[in-house]
Amino acid sequence: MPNHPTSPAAKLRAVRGMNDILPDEARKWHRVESVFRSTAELYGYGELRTPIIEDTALFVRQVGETTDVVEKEMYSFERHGDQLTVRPEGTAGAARAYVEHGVAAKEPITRWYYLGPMFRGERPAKGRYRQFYQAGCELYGDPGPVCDAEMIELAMRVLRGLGINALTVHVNSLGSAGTRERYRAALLQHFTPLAAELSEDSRRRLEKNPLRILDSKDPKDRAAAAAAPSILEVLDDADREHFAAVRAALDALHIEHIVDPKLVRGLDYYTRTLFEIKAEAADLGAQSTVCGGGRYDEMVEGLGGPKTPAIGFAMGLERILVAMGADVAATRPASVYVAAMGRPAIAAALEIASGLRSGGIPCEVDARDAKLKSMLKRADASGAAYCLIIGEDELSRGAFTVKDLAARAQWEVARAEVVPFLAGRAGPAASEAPR
RNA sequence: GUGGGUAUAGCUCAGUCGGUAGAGCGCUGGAUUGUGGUUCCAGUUGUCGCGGGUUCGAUUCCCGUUACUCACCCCA
Repeated sequence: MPNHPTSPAAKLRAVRGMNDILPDEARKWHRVESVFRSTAELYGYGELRTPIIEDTALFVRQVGETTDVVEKEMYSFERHGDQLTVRPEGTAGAARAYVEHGVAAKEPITRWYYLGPMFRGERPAKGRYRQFYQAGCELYGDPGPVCDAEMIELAMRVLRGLGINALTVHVNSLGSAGTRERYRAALLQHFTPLAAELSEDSRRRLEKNPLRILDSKDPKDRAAAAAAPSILEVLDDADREHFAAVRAALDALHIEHIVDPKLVRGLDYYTRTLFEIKAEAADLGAQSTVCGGGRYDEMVEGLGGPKTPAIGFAMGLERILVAMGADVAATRPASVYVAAMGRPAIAAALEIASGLRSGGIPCEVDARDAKLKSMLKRADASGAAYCLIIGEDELSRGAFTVKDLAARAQWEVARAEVVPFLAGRAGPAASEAPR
């Protein structure tokens, strides 16, 4: 494969970190998406669709200027004088829509879900791509703590509904804005004298986001991080009470959870409740976080809306697919394969296929005028339940051959009866054959 | 962005201690003039990722590069 863009023989391929999803694979995606949608609807959420492109300022201000996402991962560009960015995450755009449509004034509580591609220019790895898909929920207007726990339950229900059971829930509280500032100051006080012993990455974090030092994997940072003050000690009474109530609600929902005071997330907008769900699937490697979210009580106001508490999460669909494993049953509707031999038969096949489809029966026509043997082979490979054979004999008799591929049985069916005959067997009601 | 590994047929991969390549799957045809999933036979597919170097000769060794992949960073 020549990879020189200047070479005339250079093959065009998908952009680095962006993947094609072929139909067999897409069927698995449909399953994930439909479980997510129906679960979200079960909790009263409605779908929100926002543009994939937003003003760059939205992300810079909401996600945080010094976060890696904003600093080096965004696909930003200028067009007709506008500074635009292809969305790296979904929460900021949803909050923008919430404010823009004055939703706060129309209803006290709003539940939205979204599903779609996000873009971050990171170095690709397993479970991490430059175009990736997230499904998320956002809830506005309820300060919690009960809805915090319920949101985690929703996410867990989606994952379990997809057969992913080896999961751990990690929770933490970042406190409200004041708390976070106090904690930041405390961490600086703790780490600054130790700067010389820290890893290079962590010395950089000291300036940018000292909270991140806490979950560093570098052994050099471990000791210093372990000795650092815990955010839970810095929480004010209201934060502490809120967090305890979230945990109590999780207990009531029978959701086991691990309190992890070192859990911090890379986006600046979080306040109070923070959570991650990790899947234990071995193939996920370092990308085991399948769902992440938290409360962001200040974003709506920051966008010029009324002070409105909010909480949300996002799940990474690629990672969920990996966690589900290879044996995801991709179901295909039972269908009819129409094999026609000879031009007149092909014309008849076309007509009958059209009739089948009008009757809701999926079918495909093999109009290659190939040998029956070869067409039957294709019929098998296609996963069809029936093969409708039309040749000279059938045309002269006015009756077609209907073959049940699995049972190896076949019948002669009068031309006019073919659609009703198959409707009872391969129609929408009977289309659960796993293939 | 940093470090490691990999790159051979449509797919999965073997191989050449340097003499320009194979298997399985798939696909096509036949055994079966119109009956498939098993079997048997035959056929089909490659600029051995790309560029350069060493060499009489490089798919093989060396360097670079690109892509993929794993770890870090970061995050879903």
